[in-house]
Amino acid sequence: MSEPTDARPTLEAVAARAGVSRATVSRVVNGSTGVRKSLAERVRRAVDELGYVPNQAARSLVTRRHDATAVVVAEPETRIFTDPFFGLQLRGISKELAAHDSQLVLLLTEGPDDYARVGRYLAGGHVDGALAFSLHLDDALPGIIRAAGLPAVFGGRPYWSDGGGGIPYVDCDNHGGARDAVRHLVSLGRTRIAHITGPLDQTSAVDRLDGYREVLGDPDPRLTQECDFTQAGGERAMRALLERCPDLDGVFAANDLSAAGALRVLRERGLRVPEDVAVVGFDNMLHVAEHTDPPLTTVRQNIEGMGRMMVRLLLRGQGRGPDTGNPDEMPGEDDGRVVTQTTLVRRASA
Amino acid sequence: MSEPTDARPTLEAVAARAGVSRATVSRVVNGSTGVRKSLAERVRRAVDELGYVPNQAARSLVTRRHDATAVVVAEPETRIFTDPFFGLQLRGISKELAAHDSQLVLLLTEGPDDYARVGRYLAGGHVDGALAFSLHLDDALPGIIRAAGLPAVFGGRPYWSDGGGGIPYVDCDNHGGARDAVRHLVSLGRTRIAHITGPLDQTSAVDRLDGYREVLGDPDPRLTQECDFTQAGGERAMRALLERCPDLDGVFAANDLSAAGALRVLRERGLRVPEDVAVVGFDNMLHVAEHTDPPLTTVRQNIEGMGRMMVRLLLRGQGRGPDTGNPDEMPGEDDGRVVTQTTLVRRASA
DNA sequence: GTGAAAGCGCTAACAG
DNA sequence: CTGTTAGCGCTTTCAC
Repeated sequence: MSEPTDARPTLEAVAARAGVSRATVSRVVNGSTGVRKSLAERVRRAVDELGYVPNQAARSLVTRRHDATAVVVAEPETRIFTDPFFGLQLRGISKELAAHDSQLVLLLTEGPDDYARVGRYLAGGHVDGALAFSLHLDDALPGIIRAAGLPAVFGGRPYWSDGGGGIPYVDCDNHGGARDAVRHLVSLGRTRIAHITGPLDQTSAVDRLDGYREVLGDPDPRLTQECDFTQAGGERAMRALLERCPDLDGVFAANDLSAAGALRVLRERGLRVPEDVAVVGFDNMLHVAEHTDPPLTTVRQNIEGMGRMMVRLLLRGQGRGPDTGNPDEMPGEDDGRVVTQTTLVRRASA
Repeated sequence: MSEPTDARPTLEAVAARAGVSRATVSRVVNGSTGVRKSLAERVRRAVDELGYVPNQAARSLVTRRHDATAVVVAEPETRIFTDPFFGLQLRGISKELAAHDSQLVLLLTEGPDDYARVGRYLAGGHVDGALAFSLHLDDALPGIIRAAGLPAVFGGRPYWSDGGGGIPYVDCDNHGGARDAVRHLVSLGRTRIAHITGPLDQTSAVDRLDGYREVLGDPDPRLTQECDFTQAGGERAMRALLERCPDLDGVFAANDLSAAGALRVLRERGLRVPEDVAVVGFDNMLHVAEHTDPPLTTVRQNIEGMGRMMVRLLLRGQGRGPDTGNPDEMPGEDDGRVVTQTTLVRRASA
């Protein structure tokens, strides 16, 4: 409690107090071996007494490390905090970063204007790497990140990754999950199965649509309605579908939020779920799927786990592999692309 | 596209290319006046050609500025991304920071373990100031922030602020809003009005409870049920209240989420809203209040605006007042404490 | 093992 | 107006 007025103590001050050189203090602070025990102890005490905390700017200047990782969200902020998906993924990321002592720096963008600022930040040497989510077609972000010269990992397969240059990403098996969902509806004897899609400028939505089509062969196009992953959108889509195809008896919605919207409209119209119309969602967002009426059958993906994997992939790219002696590979991995499994979770809606 | 392999160009390189000194380049880059136009132009061209971006670590080392602001959220991450309240506030913060070219650095904490890391980060000289939310009684965060020697602003009145040392904060008029809500129920002729509270270790919840009590004088204590601001909690609370007081005819819930839970239980029990039981919430979370059945009468607060004010207050504390020539004061302000107005929004539930 | 010295890339006096 | 100079606080060879 006897800190000098305001100025933070420097290495110099600690060194003076401990009666050693700056170099020695630095060694102790950075956990280097090869310092006599007694000295190390003296230094540590001085550090405590002075309340010394290393100045990161000075440290980064020489080490070129920042112990911080940027997470760039190229999504209107409203959606980030409205769709629990982001929260869960971010949570996984946050935990894994914490475990590696890297600070999470969340960069919110709400439009191209913000990209310049983000670009400056990324290129300005604040972070060791970047994670980015839910990119849309033609998104400028990958270019910006590349220009910043940072290692990066994407959440969700980017559009160009097939052609493009080996950008690592983590995604779930959207195609397979959708297939399972639709097959389940088929196994229930449904024959007029509609699909409420996500925004088709994202690969996750496209892949789910593909899975739907694969099972059904060449479904009536009027049974497919594009939507935007929101509940309100799901309501609109369901209304449109019922208008066009009053005889439908099954719905596969591309995420739980839009499925919840669909359920709502179905009930509003007096249609029973699952008797009249069976509904399956995607994501297994617990707060949604368990509380809809009836509870939602859906496809689970390990969202938090995907977040963690993004971090591991990124750190590996920085040469900071897992601390454990594990083999340097993760399940579902293929050359920097990690695709995780999905499983169908049966509840009452189908 | 002709960047040297990997190493980022430095001021030195730009200076060499432009045939001037580092100082001059620095002046141009930092928008200083007093550089001959022709030279400035040469420098700018060199900057572009080399793709130069200033190294922030080096800059911070001397300026002691970081152009970044930490937002510390001392709340289980799940709630941040589940309760739209945070999202909105963060959005206001994000926009206002962007307008002042300060980067938002979001620090998530999920327990005391994380506090040490956050403390190190804050004290490590990464940010110019800190914003913190929804502190609970005896939270260690304020101490940590103070120890880091950073200017800070809190969202929501902290517990100790009355006694404590002039910590600026932004809050809405919880007491007045609650009063209006309950008065409205009274004006509807309700006589057995229950209250579902928030977590009583937060001042917002306490103030709303006080407002409720003020209007009702000395209400039957069995009509008050403590809750946690979640929908599931609201359901539980409503069940408990109905158990104890089947004759209740009005409910004031401390936030919209718990009101939504209450509505759900009411409907489940076959009670009509508002005929049998009138319900009022708090927050005016549009995604909730407009979509409940029936739509929720509630108390609006300008959440996004509060976020913005937190930033303004903080920047002012850093001597970076508003760029405009406005008088340096904001509405509802009293010595660093800003309390914003609330208004009742009538919908169908009461 | 420990200390002395040389920068990391930038800004901010201070001269000119 | 522009260049020279001196550090910001830290890590890191390199001698001792």
